[in-house]
Amino acid sequence: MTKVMPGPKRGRKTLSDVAERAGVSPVTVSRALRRPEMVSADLRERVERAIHELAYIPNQLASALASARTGTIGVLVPSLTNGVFADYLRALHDVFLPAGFQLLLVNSRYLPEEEEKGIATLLSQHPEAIIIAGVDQTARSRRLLEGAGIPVVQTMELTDDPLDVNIGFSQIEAGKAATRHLLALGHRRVGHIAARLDARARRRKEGYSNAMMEAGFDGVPMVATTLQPSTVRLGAELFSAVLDGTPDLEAMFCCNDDLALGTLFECQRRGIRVPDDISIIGFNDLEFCASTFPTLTSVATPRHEMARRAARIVLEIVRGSGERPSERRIDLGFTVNQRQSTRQNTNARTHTAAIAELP
Amino acid sequence: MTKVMPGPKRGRKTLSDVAERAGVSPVTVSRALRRPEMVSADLRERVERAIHELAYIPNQLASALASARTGTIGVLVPSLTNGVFADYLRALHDVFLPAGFQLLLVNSRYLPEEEEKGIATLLSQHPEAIIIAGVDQTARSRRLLEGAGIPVVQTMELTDDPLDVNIGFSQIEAGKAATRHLLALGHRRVGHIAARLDARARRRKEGYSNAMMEAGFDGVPMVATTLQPSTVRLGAELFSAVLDGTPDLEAMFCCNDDLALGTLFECQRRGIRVPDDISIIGFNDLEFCASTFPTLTSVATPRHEMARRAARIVLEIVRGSGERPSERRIDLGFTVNQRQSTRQNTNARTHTAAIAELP
DNA sequence: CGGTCTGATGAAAGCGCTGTCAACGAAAAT
DNA sequence: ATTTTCGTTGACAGCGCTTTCATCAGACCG
Repeated sequence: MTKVMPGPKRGRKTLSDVAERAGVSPVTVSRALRRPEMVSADLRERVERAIHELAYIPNQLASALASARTGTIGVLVPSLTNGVFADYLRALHDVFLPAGFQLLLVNSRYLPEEEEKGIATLLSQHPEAIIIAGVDQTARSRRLLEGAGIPVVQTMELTDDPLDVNIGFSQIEAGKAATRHLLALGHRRVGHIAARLDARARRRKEGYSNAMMEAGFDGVPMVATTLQPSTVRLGAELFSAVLDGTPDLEAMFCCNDDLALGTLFECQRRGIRVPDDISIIGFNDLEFCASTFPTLTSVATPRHEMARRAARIVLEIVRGSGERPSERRIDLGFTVNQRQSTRQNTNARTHTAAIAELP
Repeated sequence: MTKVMPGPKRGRKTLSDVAERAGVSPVTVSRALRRPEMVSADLRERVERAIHELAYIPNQLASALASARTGTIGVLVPSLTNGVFADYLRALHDVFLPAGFQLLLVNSRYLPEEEEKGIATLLSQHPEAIIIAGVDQTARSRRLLEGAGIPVVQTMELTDDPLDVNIGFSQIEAGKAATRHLLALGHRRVGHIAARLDARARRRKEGYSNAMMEAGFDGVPMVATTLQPSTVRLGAELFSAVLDGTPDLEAMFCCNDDLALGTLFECQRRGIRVPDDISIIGFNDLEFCASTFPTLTSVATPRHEMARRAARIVLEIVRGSGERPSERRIDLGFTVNQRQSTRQNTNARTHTAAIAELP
């Protein structure tokens, strides 16, 4: 007879302990817990009392191993500090917890290798689905996810080649829209700053470049970027860098709201009036945008809705027949929320005539 | 012969599949994975090849069940969107992931009942330790945690009656220090605003009240609070409320930096000069405080250090002999970071003489 | 009143892995 | 050359639960 050493968690109450105390078989306890309607009221009550008396907590691991259902959802995000993902995570939490699912969270820190490792770690815990931010997984990541045989939802942006389900909006179009908003207000010298420069930031920048080229601006460098994580301080620094190169700057498209906030404060510091001297548009429309002075125009991204939709679709598939929604690629769009920080360029400029040419 | 139905995860490769392919026994595969040094180079290589060819991912659930080690750490926080907890979580992540541990995250949303449920959920997954923000657990929560037989670290503040290990700082003292900072600058009409009003916010407010009483101010209502979650907008609103009641307000202690930011913008909106007309101090010293205009004085809280220490202590206990650190209660203190938003009260006031009385 | 059906309960097997111990051959010690 | 030791490998049991199938009492029926 082999005796297993008492490990860290040995000694905790088990189903059998409860069964013994209630004077029933372990199966009955299991049923009283999972399918109470299958157990007579009398026994159910005895079992419940025993559970309470022993302060019994079921071992979810054993349950998962036996039933092949873990009740967990794997979630991958590139950042925990970025306000966008915080909102997104909260929305996921808010749908999954009431539904009885636990989130397994992995932070890839914007590194593809960490994402790969994170996926492997998640899969080893057998989540019932995976929700992953972004569409730029490595080949190995894709192979792992495809081989897992569980629903996978890619969020935050759109791809033509989704792994499974894809919910998001076009980062390029959003970047373009932000830039066009400024151009349409009569601004010509429109700068752009971006930090972190992950795939999504890069696509927004691409949208900016496209819009600028369409407007006849090409090659004029009014852009500053950094690979460092985005902060308010960097917003001020990057803005300063652009301003140094283009003192007659008229407007700024900031890759996210933190940078926009930093830009706004740097303007205040330098005595540049917003929007009189310079218009500023941010990205994501975080809560504070509506409360700054002046209030910040920003591109509102559907992060709550992306999370909620992703969560609901996953629940549908996992609980239901396993069928996917009719469309595998859901575009949730975005909105430019105009506020006080952007307005019509009233300064006389030589090239205002060019406005009419805009699409 | 009982045939188990093919569940969602059935059909995935198992240890035995790898063993068969490599021509060894399952135990050898297990060892090649967990204790490679126990397996000869030859077999190890064969096993590794088989693993690679089959794209085998170990079933962490089965491993955990058999070994009584899950490699997971339970983490409870009251909020995911609050910048403080985002930083804190990142710091936890940064220590635990390289150490081979996975975080199980539960958001209690500042609700004791959700915290209770969250603890039960966590325990059912058998984490090897639990790190929980706050010290105000319900009686049932305490019982559950104590009965779990795993290390528990309470963070973010201090208690005289720790469940196990306690790492934090005194919220009351920090609130007092913020208030005294303003009083010491010669301000007398010092207001306070707070949102959410969770236990910690309440203690900071208590610190404020204590300091005000010590300075001879009692009963003068220069406080506005709300139960709503803290936002920048609320900062502006609460500040406005205080200002309406006390037009000659000289300084503001904001319960957190978001409120301080809202207060700052509201001052700008109203043409109130900071710090000339009103001094502002925030709480937590989030990143943006150093980059606003004027820069924001704030009480820097050791959220990174709390997380890192908690994580290291847990690792020590879990990996080592299971022994607790010598002190069960670790005070990490706080710092008042003075910046441009607070300065000496230069307006002539009748009660400036009282400053000398301050401790 | 015997037979069938129904619902509640239990027995047994097994989910995929690891801990323990036994077995074995080769190297080291005598 | 023989014994001891050591390092590898495998057999076996079992972690705590759920699934399946058998059992059995009572309800129902002609």
